[in-house]
Order: sequence, then structure tokens, then C-alpha cells
Amino acid sequence: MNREVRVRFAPSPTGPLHIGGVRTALYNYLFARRHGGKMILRIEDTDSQRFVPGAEEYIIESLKWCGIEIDEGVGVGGPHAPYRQSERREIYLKYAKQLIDAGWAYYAFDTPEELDKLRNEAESAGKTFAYNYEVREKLPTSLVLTKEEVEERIARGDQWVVRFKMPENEVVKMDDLIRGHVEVNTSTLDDKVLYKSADALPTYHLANIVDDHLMEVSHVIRGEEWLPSLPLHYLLYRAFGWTDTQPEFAHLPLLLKPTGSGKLSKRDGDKMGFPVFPLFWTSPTGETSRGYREDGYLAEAFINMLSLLGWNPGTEQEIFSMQELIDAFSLERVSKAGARFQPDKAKWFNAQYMHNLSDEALAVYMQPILKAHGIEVSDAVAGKAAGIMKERMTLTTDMWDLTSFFFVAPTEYEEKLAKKQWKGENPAMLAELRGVLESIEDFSKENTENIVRAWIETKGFSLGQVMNTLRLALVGAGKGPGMFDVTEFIGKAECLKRIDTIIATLKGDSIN
RNA sequence: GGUCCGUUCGUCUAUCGGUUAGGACACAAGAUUUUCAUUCUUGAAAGACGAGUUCGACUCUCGUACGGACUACCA
Repeated sequence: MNREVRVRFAPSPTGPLHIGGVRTALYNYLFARRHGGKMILRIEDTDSQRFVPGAEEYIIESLKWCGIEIDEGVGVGGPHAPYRQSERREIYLKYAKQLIDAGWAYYAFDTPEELDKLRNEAESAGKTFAYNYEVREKLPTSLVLTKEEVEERIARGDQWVVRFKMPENEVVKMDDLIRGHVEVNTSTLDDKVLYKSADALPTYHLANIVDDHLMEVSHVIRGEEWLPSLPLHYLLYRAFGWTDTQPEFAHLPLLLKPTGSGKLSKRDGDKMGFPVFPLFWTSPTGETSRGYREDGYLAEAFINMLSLLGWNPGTEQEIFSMQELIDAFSLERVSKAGARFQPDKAKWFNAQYMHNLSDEALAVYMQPILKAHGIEVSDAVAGKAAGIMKERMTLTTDMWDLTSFFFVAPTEYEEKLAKKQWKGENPAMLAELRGVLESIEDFSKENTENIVRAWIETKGFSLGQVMNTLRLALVGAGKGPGMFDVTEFIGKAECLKRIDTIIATLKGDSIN
């Protein structure tokens, strides 16, 4: 069967999008683009209890930042609109009833409280309660009540749910694009709720199958946590008579904690100092979570890093643009085992991308930082400063520390360096160097360097002695690029001024 | 507990029966250097365990152990 590739990313707006979710979205997107298909964004807000205001907007902004484009869905519309399940609520009841009529589902009238009680009883008896073939005919369901009783209960406003009538002792044979063939006996499964009258909404299982069918989804690429419900989903397709257009499934390995056991959570990030969300987030209760974007990561690096967590191209290439990822991606090369998230590697990827940025691109990140420090310069100047220092950058948040001396004269001198350099003949030497610098017409990096080096040679100073003393004067600390990058950038007047300042501040004498 | 999935250096991974088991991050040493970095070179570092199939197994099968997910009127 050769049909159009249509995939969907279907998050639930219960909070900020976790990086595991971003990776799922990414793989869906790569797969869609690789096969010339469509990427759908569907919002699965069928749990009115857990709905969080702002989460949907957050998801959309996150995908946009990541460069994951949506072809169809919430925010962009499309032929199967609406794409928000809460706006499709009237669709689902019809399908639930269709299943009941066909004998694949039934009404159940027990309350959540009654079920909790049954669970507790079973637990204290050392057993696990399962709502399945063994108990469904002992409970108030349409399987045992008469048609009149059922209608009467519904009419008088009793709460009810529709449950799937899981067949007994049947082996469901499934195929997963990543995991291969999987078989499960239905007797180990329970009768899942498909629809709840309390809020007139379907549960995930029903909504998911109905919408994937209606939206003509060809491939379901989702997290491994869904593998246990795959048999139910297979059975639902069969119950609806949709097996011929049933999508193919691919269950992605989970993202695990950097250390210890379990899947990656927000707590891990807080504890170990890395974000687990793409963007900064403030919950309605005021709780905040850091994000990759605000922590100084480039979207391209973030995506590159995520792409390789659970997938690899089979070559030794590690740096990939989005287009290269699209060209190289295949589900066959997704690994089966969960991948531990590695914060260090995320930083390494970001550093690689920072090192390769042009001055123009750097200026884009640099300007807001400069403005925040009250500095107004052209993009060219901002880009040049960042460009000189980019080899040392890991995150965009490093930029100010690395370049501030280009824009601001030192107000104090690092003690360790001052102690080491501001002694002996150095203060006098610097005063003499000031004269040399003052006499230079062409203050370009190369020319200044030639002249100063020649002077050093004739005077018999050591290069380190002169340069480090000059560094103390111009930068104030043991950091920065080559000194002639600094002299050229800040210019002659500023150089002389900073030398005058240090001589006036630390006095012309040595301080040891 | 039950069901399902998984298991190669500390971590991410390559290997699709025959390799000195390769790469990357992190780590260590060295080189370069006017500071700090960058960069380069080198090093240490792995097939969970036990059976079987086979001339030959990291690779196939089974078992064990360990890890994970699921087990809601949540997704």
C-alpha cells in the first residue's frame, strides 16, 4: 500500500512540552519531510481536569523555535479542522455508540468511588483488580442490565462510561516499525474506558483512533509508553472496520535520567542544573521552569543534539542541519533501548554551533545582550566583538563575560594578575609602551603587533611580561583574546586612556 | 504482583555470523599559546550472565539477572 505519508504530533496541553515530546515531534517531522508527507498538530485536550492554560501556546511556540513546521492542525487549520479534540467532542459519541451497537463496547454505570473500593478490596486480598471479562458481568453494565434499565438510568442522569469489551483469550499480532513483531493475549488486558458521560468527552484511546482515522494518518510515531495500549488500538481499528487503512506504528525509546533510573523529569533538570523544556515556562501557579532557549542554546544545536538521542545515521557524522537530518532520517535506524540524556553533550553541540556562526549571525544574539548593558553599537561592531571570541563560547549567555572588555574599561583589576604583573619594572615599562602606542598611526592589529614586537625585542623584554601587563591594563583580568585584537577593537584613544587609568589607580610603582 | 519492551566503553552509539569491536561526549596525559579558551596528538575505557545452534556468535534461539514502560472515568 502506497499512500500519502501523514503523521501527527498530538500533545496534551497539561504543561510545558518536555524535551522527550520535542524529540517525538522532531522524528514525526523528519519522517514527514523525508517522505514528502504532511505534519499535523493535534491538541489532545480530552482531560478537562488536567488542562493547563497557556500550555497549548507554549507547545506551538516551542515547535516554532525548534524549526518544526506544522502543515496542518491547531494554529494553521486544514481540511480536517478542528484539530483540538475538545472542539470535536460531538464526533466521538457517535463512534462510541457504533461500537456498542456492534457488540464491541458497553455502558458501565459503576462510579469511580465504587471502583476504588473494588481495587482496594482486591489489593488487601493480595490481588490486582482488573475490569475485564471476569468481572464485567457482575457489575452494573449494559451487558447484564435490560435495555429498558439502561435507558432509564441514562434518562435519569446517572453517570456512565463506555467501555471496550476486550475479547477473551485471543492473541493480537502486531507489527511495530521499530520493535518488530509483538504478540499479546487479550486475556491480560482490561476493558478500557472509551467515553465518559461526566464531561461528554472520549478518553485518549477512542479519540486517538477516531481522529487518526478521520485525519487519514498513515504513521503513528509516539513514545514507548504507548506500546502497552497498542493491542487495544489494533482491536479498535478492527472493531470499527478500519483495518485496511490502519496506520503503521513506531514506538520510540524513552529519554532517561542522566544518572539513576527512570525517565527524565523536571526534577532531574532542577537538581543537576539543566533544562528539560525548550522554552522558559511560568505555570499558572507561578512556578517557573528554565528553558534551553533562555539558557543560551541555539535552536539548531538543540535539535541536532535531540535528533541523535535514540537515532543515528549509521555514519560518523554528528553535526546535522535540519535539512541534513531530513535527508538522513529513517525509522529503521531508531534504537530500541532508552537513551540517557546527557547535559554535557548538549553543551558540546551548542559550542560547535557557536564556533561556526558568522559575525552577522552572532550580532543577532549579541545585540540584546549589549542593549541590556546599555551599550548601543552597530551590528557590525557587535558581530565583530562576538566573532573574535566565539571560539570560547559555549552558550549565548557566555557572550557578555567574554566580550565586555571590548565595550567597558576595567573598573578594577583582578588581584592575582595584578600581583603577578604590577611589579618590578613593569609599571615603568607600560608607561613607555604607552608612548610607543601613541606614536602608531595605523592602529590595525597587524601593524600594531609588528611595531610592538619590534620594540619588545630591542628593549629585551619578554613577550609574556609585556602582553600580560598590557592585558591587565586593557582587560583588567586574565582573559580575552590576543592583545592586538583588543587594541585594534577599542582603538588608540581608548588604549591610552586605559593605560593612564591603571597607572593612576595602582600608581606608577610596583605593589609587591 | 501481572503484561509488554529492552541490555556493546561512565554516557550516546557503530557492528545487520568471521573486525586489533569503530566514532563522539566526559575523563587523563602531552603539544600549541601573551592570559583564558580553542585546536591537535595520545591514552584509559565495553559486548550482563548461562546454555544452545554453528566451522565460527556481540550478532540467531532459550533461560536467568538487571533496567524500563504500562497496569486511572490521564495522556
